[in-house]
Amino acid sequence: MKGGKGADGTKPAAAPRERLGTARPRMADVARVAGVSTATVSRALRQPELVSPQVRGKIEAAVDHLSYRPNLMAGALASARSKTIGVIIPSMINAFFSVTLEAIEEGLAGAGYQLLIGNSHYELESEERLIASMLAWSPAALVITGCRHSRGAMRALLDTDVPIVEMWELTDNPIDTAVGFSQRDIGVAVARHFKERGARRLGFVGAMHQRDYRADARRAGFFETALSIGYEAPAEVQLPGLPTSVRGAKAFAELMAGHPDVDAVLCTNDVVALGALFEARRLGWSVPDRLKICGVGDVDFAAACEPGLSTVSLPRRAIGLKIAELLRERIAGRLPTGGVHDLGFELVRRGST
Amino acid sequence: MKGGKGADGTKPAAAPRERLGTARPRMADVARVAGVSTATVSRALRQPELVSPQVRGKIEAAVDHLSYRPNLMAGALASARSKTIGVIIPSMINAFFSVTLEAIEEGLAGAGYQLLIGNSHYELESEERLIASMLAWSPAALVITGCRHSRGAMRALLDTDVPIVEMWELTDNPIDTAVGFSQRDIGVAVARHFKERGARRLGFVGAMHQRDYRADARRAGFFETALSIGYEAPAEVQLPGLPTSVRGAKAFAELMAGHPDVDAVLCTNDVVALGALFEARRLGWSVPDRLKICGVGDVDFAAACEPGLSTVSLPRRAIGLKIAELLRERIAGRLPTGGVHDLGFELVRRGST
DNA sequence: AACAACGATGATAGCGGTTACATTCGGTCG
DNA sequence: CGACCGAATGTAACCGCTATCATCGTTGTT
Repeated sequence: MKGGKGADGTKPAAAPRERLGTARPRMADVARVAGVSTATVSRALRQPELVSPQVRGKIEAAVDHLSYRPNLMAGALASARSKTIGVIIPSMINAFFSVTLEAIEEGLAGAGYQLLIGNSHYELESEERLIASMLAWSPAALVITGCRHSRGAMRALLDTDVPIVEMWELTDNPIDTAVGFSQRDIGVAVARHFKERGARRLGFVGAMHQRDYRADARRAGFFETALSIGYEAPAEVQLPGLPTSVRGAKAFAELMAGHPDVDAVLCTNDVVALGALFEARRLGWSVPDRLKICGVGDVDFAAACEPGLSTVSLPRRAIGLKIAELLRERIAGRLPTGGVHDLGFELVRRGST
Repeated sequence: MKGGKGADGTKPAAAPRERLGTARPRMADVARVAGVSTATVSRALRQPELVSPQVRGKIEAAVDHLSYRPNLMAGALASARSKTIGVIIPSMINAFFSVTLEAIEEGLAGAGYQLLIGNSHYELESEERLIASMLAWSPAALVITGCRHSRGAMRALLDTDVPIVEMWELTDNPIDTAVGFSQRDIGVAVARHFKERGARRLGFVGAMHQRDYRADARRAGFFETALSIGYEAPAEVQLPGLPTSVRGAKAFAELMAGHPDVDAVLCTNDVVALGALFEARRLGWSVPDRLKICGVGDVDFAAACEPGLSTVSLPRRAIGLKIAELLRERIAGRLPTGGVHDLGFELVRRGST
């Protein structure tokens, strides 16, 4: 069933409204109107306490009479600093990063910062390009996802004075500041949890196809721990594309068809786990009695499922808020040096395990 | 169960790596090394065909010897145009806008554009502030969500030469260019669909709390059409907060408790619908026989549900790609004028209706 | 051979602010 | 009462790059 006007119902008839086109006023205009020099206007705008109240009044009047807006680019160029923060994430669709992004924005927007956002598509080369072009804007700080970078990216990052924050991961050797949690330990925690819940044979539905090495770290933690606590190597199926529910369902079906003895499955994230949960119902595996399912992420619907989806809650929002806090401190001149901030994670048990 | 290092395991011991701090080379340095003037370097970088091959070679050598990166801010200031595109969305968490954002990025990143992203939190005043500060960067274009703006925002938008794109909605009177679909018609289409499927009494789970007037438009279309095709006014429950699955489940339960005769429910989006679907199962309403449920958005898991969730597929990605295309044309000088682009939507029937 | 046309390059004035330094001026102090 | 001081403001040199226009060989034309 089709709605709307169709694939592309351009309506050329609709004449766009008339645009004005008045030249934007410059600081010199404000200065002229207020009868002072541009230096004074500049001061009145950035350090009002240096300007006498009367003059400041005249300038303010001129500013809103002309509805003057400073050209941030000129200001940034002249002062060699801008109120821009570059953020590079591996995917804009992934709800995890979106939440972090929103938190960064919330924590910094009040201070007048703008976010310059780049999408690396999980590619290191792409990240390198983004880093280069973001640094070319001399941002107040640069936030990047992960602690693994290409050689060129490393060079650029070490060579700049811009504060760098690496997020969503930890390292002993941060470029500057790192805010995240241990991906590997998630796998460890889930393997142990399955043991506690009495599972006999573990399974894993992953998405190696992506260059998402963070997911690999989780998998590695899961496998190593499984072996070390007496399991045989978990049965495993990799998704053939992006981790969606539909593909998760399929991969899960495949896993169980090949290894019917599996009774506890870790899915690489909640979206995939949701697909598995539905598929389990469809195929008649009872959850959690015959089969336990665990996701990663604790997205909204995990709590609404029937049964509720056990999952690992990640500090998505906390990461963003922490970064904002650190950056505010940092830019204000306090806290000159970086560090590693482990925000932890939490395994949330619900009905599915 | 708690993992990771806890709430804030800062590890101050980890000494950040040594930063270099070499002053970034300027174009003048490149010129000196290559033995030419800055003008020639500038040309070699932006219009290589104007420079002789030998000189170009020397300049390229100098560029990567010094690993020179042009200062985009200076360039943008001098040329009065920047390779930046401002995008304002009402929420970063909402997967709909993220997909559009990613599509815009994909369509434009190749051409060297950066996205400056702002979050209006569904607030018109916030949008106005964002518009002002984005225009202060003289972006190559500004993309905003919706066609409704505050007076101040309107003034700013009409007063600038920056191309403006309004998205996710249509209007007869665009500021410049609009790319979207009719929100109202979605409500119309779903009401008709319920009629076709033989529903007797309609219901609606919405989220009026948000300043999301687009959702209101859908609701209005649904209610008006319901009445006009012979239904009584749909029973309705509003979510008490952000539209999540958990709240969707609760609101749905409330709706059915108050109006047990309802046999077809439109949920304001798929996340809410998913909650309703689970709750229906929990409460023992059989879907779709006794009760039909329809969402909006066609997010990934809608197809993976059991039964599959009927929903309205929105051109989330198409909007972004279309915008990128229009902007490329526009900036290249072709296509001087805007217009309204209706990308339509599609009602996808699955098992839940 | 003289001259026009052209391609390649250099000199330089901005772009719209910021900021170090100079200037002005009323008040304070020895 | 003159030197000195600090607050308030002006002057002007940038920030790093772009773009206009002038300059200077070369090649082509008649």
